Amino acid sequence: MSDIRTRFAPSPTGYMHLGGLRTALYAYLFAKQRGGKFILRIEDTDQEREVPGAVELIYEDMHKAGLDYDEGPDVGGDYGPYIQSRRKDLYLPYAMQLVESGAAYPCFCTKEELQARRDKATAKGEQWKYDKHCLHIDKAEAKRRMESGEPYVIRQNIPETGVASFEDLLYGHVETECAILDDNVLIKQDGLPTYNFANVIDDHLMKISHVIRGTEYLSSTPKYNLLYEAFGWQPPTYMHLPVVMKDATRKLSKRHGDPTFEDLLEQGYVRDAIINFIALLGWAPKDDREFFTLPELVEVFDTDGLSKSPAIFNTDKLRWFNSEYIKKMDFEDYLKTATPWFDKALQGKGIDYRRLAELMHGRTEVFSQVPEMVSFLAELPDYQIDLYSHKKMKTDPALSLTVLKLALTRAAALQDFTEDALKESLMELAAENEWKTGQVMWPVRVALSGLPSTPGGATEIAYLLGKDETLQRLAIGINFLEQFQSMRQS
RNA sequence: GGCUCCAUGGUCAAGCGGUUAAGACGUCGCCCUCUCAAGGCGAAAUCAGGGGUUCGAUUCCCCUUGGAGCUGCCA
Repeated sequence: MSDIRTRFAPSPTGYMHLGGLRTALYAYLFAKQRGGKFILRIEDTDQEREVPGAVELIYEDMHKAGLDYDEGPDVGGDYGPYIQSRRKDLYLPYAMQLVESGAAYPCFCTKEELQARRDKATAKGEQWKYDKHCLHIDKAEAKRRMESGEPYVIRQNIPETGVASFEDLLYGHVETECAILDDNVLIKQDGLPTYNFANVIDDHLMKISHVIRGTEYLSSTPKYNLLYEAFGWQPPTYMHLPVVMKDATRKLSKRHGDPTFEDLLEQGYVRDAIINFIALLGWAPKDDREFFTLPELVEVFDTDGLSKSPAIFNTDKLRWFNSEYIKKMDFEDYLKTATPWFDKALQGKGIDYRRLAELMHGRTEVFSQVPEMVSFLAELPDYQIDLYSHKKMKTDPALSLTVLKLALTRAAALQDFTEDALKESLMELAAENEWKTGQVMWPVRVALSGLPSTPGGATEIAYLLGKDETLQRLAIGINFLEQFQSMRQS
């Protein structure tokens, strides 16, 4: 067993973001590929943002995504608890250790005072940064005030000179002047740590070897390394991942109505297609291959295929992946998955789902579009006369009327109302009158569906509709065309 | 504003000093076809701009421009 340990550390604030899912996926792949462990840790130190039920949702989404973790709140492990709020008492002693060594200090400034100073600075167009005001309080005095119960926070004491830096697996050397770094709060007034502190403590305690997370932490990571140094700990290897964008300037966010992993699943995207697509959003394999299952990704994933620039979440490509995955689905699976979607439009209509599924299998991009595609079977949509005119099929309303009348007679005469029998009969009709196949099939299909395109041709639709409904719709078509003709004459 | 990072077609991207600058999605055209898809074939479309370095820059360096992230007692 290798010592590689990666983690995914989401905050329980709602559904799984696609960007988060991708980060989790890469962290998972990285660990699994090297025989390491993948850990789930819940970062809920901000009680105000906590959304009820969100923690369970994370477990569920990870499970649905197939990203099984070796350690986590619900599966246990040797380094628990894996929920930060359950570890709350463990952070303060570490912070005090830093206070002792001078790498941190208590601060008694209130939020209001801070805000006032911040506002004043911004009003003057100045850059706000905490002025280390409380660093200069006498140590004994500070201790007395802390013990007296006066509210305080603990701040990181960042050196005023020098540089802080780290090596990123993707971005290389990143460094910042300490002089421009702010003295972050490590322990909040409520006694809970901030992310800035908790992530360092927990990653160390949980023996995380590789911290894989979004670029939003890239610029604060030098500060974290200062903390590792102050503790005398070995920092982990970092790898930051670019953001997933909605378009060139906006990142994907739930607030703007962009879909979450959960949403995509509900819309009828299949899990493997989503994972496959997400994997390729910011990473490319060495060759041209683009279909990968999760285990295959574990095999071939490599960090130098990673991209440094943000990628736009492109739904077209996802749809394509999805349709490919659907086509590859076993037919019985397809039928089973499609059935509830068929029901939405056709419940109780007595349609042969099996035959419908055969017709739809290769035409389904996303399951949510299925009801709309088949609803014409339940009810004939209103349509315009020009549907009967089709240049390529060489048809027009007049010819359509003739064809429909003859087709109705033939259909009515069929004892055995099968696709083959109907097709044979209609082809015969075309041949007898020296019409092209399309000149017969087009008007029939239009009369039966009222649509410019359908999943299946005229005879297939006729079969699904059944003899009675077929004859009825043919009659409606004839009636419609006759009315049109008499209107034109008058 | 400051700091950090990024920059190849519409999108995802390969490329890692010398290439006709891959491939995929999407778009368009043709074929196939009882419609539409699917499938087959083909096409259009990219190195942000300017300086260097070099015999030679998409590739290395700098600047500009554009974009992103951070700048919270949020993560």
